[in-house]
Amino acid sequence: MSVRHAVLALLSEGPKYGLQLRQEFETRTGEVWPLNVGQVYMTLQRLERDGLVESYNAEGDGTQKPFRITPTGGGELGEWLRTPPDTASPPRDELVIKVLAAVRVPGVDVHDVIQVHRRHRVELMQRYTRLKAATPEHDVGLALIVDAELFRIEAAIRWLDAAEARLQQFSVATPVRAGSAVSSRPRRDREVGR
Amino acid sequence: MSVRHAVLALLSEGPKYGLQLRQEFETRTGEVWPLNVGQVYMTLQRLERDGLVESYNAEGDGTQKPFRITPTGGGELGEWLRTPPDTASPPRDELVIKVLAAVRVPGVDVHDVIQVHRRHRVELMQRYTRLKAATPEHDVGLALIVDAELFRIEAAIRWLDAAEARLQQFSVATPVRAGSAVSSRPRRDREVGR
DNA sequence: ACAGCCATGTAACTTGTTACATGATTTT
DNA sequence: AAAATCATGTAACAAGTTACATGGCTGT
Repeated sequence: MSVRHAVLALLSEGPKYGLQLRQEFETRTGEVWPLNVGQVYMTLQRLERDGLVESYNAEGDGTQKPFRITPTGGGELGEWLRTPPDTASPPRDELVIKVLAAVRVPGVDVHDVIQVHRRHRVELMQRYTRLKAATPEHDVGLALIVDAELFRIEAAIRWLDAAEARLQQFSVATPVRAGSAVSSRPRRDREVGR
Repeated sequence: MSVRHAVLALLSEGPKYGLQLRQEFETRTGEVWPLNVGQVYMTLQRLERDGLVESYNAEGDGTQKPFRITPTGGGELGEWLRTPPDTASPPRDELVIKVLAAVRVPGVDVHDVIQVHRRHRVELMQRYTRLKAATPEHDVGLALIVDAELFRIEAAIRWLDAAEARLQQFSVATPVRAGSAVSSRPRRDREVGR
């Protein structure tokens, strides 16, 4: 629901039309997050269907079809801004799944997999560090995005290291695990309590 | 594509049927990542359609319909494990988009928005810290997932702090920004170079 | 006239998600 | 016999993504 609300946010500053929305989005996100034009039109359709946005009769604007945000849309936007992500079930992290899978898939060395990903992240981090150095002072938007990427990548690297340590420690304790031993483990009723 | 490949990984250990796959997935991810059964069946259909998996005639298994991985599927899996995420365009981070949006949406205080999310993440972190303490030594899978969540949440908090600092610093330099000033900013041709 | 851009839009597809329907087997 | 559980499956939808089609306007 990111694009949907990003479009809504852009429209809260004033009426805009499709291509303009895409341009502004990409200008602000420094082309790190490209956005297909088609998706903007899809999003606008859905927003209009849901009454969060409306198109009005263009006066003089030849081919452009401007949209404006509705009061309902403004409400939605304000709520969305302060709504933290659904705490019940965090998104499945692909990197984590890969490592967990690598532990069990026969013929695959977890250590290898971890190191491959680690190397990649380190490279990525260097790229973004360079990009950060090249970001002009006044471009707060790009700076924030680059910061976010850097923090995320760093967290991934640290997790990979922690995972390796944990797995090494574990493999020492239990050198060889039987193939399907886990399926008999009783199903815990564990949850993230509040 | 997480579920798809997770199912493939589970099948690489040996043939399994639908419900079993769901059970094993949830057992291993400690119920932090619940998985709807229906999705398993959808995923199996799609995997079979793509030739990565096949169902074979059950001998004696009454209602169960086991699937096994094909050589093609094994290849796919091995590749996937070592494939880092698409470096060209990282996923749009919802939290980042919210903060960026909050900067410009009229009538919304960025500081407020940042603090709301910060508080939420701190709470979340406490929950997971508690969960971590309660995780038994031998459950490496759950431990890894909890670690990953903790690192991710910590990164988010640190980013929020960095964002606040950056925005404060910026707002001192340029107290009030004109509404649609940005749209006239020239489009940069910046990219994350290799 | 025609090439190229501006601008809008549609079609087809993927993954993910939920709610519901349907039998078969086991338990009470 | 009724209830619960096991097991499979379908329908409907949301969101995102890409490729393509269409039309108007501008400059050469």
